[in-house]
Amino acid sequence: MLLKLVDLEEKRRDAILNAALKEFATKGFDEASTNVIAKESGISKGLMFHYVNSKKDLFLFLYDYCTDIINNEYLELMNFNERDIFERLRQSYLLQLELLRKHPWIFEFNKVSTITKSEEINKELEERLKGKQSLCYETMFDLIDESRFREGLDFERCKQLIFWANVGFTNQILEDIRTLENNEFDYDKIIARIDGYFNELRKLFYK
Amino acid sequence: MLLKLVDLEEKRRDAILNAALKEFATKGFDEASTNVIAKESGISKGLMFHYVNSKKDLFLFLYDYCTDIINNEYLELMNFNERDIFERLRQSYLLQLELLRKHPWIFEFNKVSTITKSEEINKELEERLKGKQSLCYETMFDLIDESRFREGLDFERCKQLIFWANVGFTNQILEDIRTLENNEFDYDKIIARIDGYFNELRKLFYK
DNA sequence: TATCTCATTGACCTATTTGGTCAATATGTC
DNA sequence: GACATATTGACCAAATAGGTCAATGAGATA
Repeated sequence: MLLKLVDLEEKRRDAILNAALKEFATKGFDEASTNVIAKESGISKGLMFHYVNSKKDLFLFLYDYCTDIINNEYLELMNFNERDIFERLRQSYLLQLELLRKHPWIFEFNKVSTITKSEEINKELEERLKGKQSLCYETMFDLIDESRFREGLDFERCKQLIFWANVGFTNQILEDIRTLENNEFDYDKIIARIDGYFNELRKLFYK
Repeated sequence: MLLKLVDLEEKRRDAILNAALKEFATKGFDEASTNVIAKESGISKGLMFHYVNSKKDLFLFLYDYCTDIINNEYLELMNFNERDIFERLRQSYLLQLELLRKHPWIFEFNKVSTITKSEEINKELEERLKGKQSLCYETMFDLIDESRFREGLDFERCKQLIFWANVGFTNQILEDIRTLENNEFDYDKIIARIDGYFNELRKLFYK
């Protein structure tokens, strides 16, 4: 369970975690390099392996760590009773932003971490996938209030368009967050931008 | 100039080209593996190197090959006098589709191929970048007819939203094209889908 | 059938990188 | 000074990198 890692002082632990998150998220398990992770963490390779045992253990630890965080600090807190799609999405943004501040690669890792050359890891992941609740297009766009939309629109296409607008917007924010090295990004400014876009979307789609 | 490759029978040449395109596009020059390219091309490594000389030569050949194609069969044919943004985008789709049929990774390669660890290649690319016309957000959304848009909309935000819708839609099409192995995708069906979306966009944004 | 030609293979080369270890050192505490 | 813990980087075997080349296959010519 990587106790040595868990008991580590927060700053260094997060440095390792985020470096690993980034490396795995961008290259996948097989192509990811522990050398890169160690270097990015700012510690020697020896020390890193002292904390994480092996590449495989680190990866699986990260997997559990991320699903836990996403479950507890995001999915659990989402209120899907909100039927206004833009309110629901806004809520989602606020929660995600909070996570991204600490772990800029957490969602990317969550997407990529599925298929591996290592049979051992594939098996472990398959095991953990059972009963895992995941956030997808379907849940996000399920049971939304259609009556607010303008007449004459194709509802399915509209949902798709709103979804794409969101993907684009999310990527823009992510890029912003990742480029600034200093941890303090302007939370309020981002939210203002988010509200600006939702305002525009309302004008477009709602009566 | 890789004469041996150019003089090759089309089927095999395209197999090599597309395998290389895909590998470079997904991993970048440094991480791309010639072993993978050879295997994906369906020929032995020895034969592949007989055709392409070296990894570097192959990459630079591909770079020129792609810019030529994109220039001659896309940018040159675009009519930027068309002021209706949706007509302009539709035009762009039709031209791109034609290219994608032959080379499913050409645009991805074009995006990724910029930064490398090899100083030699960086220099060559920098050289070729001078005076290269490229398709970007600015040119695509420049000088479009604003008067057709509904009143009260924020024009800049609208352009951004239309752009994101396009990125999303393009990716969906790309995914479709890449998953079907048989070369014959249903051109008319895709165009019908494209027109459906542009129709929806018109309803949303135009008076 | 024997010979010449050229396409094609895969074993092989060296150099680098891989995940991972460990004896040696730095650092701090009593 | 002695002890304990944190930390390093040289080192390992195994794998993989880009690239070569002697040996083979197949087809045409005679």
